[in-house]
Amino acid sequence: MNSTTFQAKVFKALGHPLRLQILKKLSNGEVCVCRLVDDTEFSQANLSQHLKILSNAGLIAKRKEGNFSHYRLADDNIIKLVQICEAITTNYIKKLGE
Amino acid sequence: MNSTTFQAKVFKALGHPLRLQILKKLSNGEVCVCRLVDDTEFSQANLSQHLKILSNAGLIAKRKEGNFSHYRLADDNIIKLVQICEAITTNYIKKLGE
DNA sequence: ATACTATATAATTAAATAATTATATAGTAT
DNA sequence: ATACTATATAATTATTTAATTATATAGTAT
Repeated sequence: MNSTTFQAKVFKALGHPLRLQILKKLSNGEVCVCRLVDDTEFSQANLSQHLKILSNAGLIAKRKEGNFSHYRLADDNIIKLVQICEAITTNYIKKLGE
Repeated sequence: MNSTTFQAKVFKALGHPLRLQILKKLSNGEVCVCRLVDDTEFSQANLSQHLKILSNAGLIAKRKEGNFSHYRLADDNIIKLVQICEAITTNYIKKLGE
């Protein structure tokens, strides 16, 4: 897999509303899966699969403690990525209005 | 469409090797579709469809001149996005090696 | 041990995306 | 006008992704 393909995989992992929502929730630090299950409208199984996708893309890391799993962002740059995307979409909406 | 969904759409548009390749080619300024057709291994029709996807996500803008179409990045932040993604993937690969 | 809890995985089905092929459009050249 | 060129669109088929449902795993509690 060349580097562009790998980067595309990262973006693809980011390209789903639930996964982006998860990353935003992790932006202030580690979160337990149990909280994600409560806070999102998605089923436990579905959530778990999305966590796997984020994990495979190298975006999150897991820490297991007894029965509970805690995920955190794997890299500080991920927040920047989301912030820049926010800027782009804000700009785009602004331009549409002009 | 809420803002997270819109952002996910942007990331989804970035999440394909050909589309990412196109954006990188546009990073130094406007490029003619005719050059993209020559420079990539993808068919003209396929390329055109991917340009449409990037355009719908607000990532590129078109300028038509006679028979030719020229595309450019719609926002300077897009390059930053790609650069940060590069940093993330580099980090990830480095961590795997440790 | 059994029962329970949290999370992960597997199997299935539904929906979305991608590539190919064919065709349309809109401009240029003769 | 016809022929040609560049790009876009539409239709089809193949492939991938997503959600649901059911089940497995691995830990905790009794």
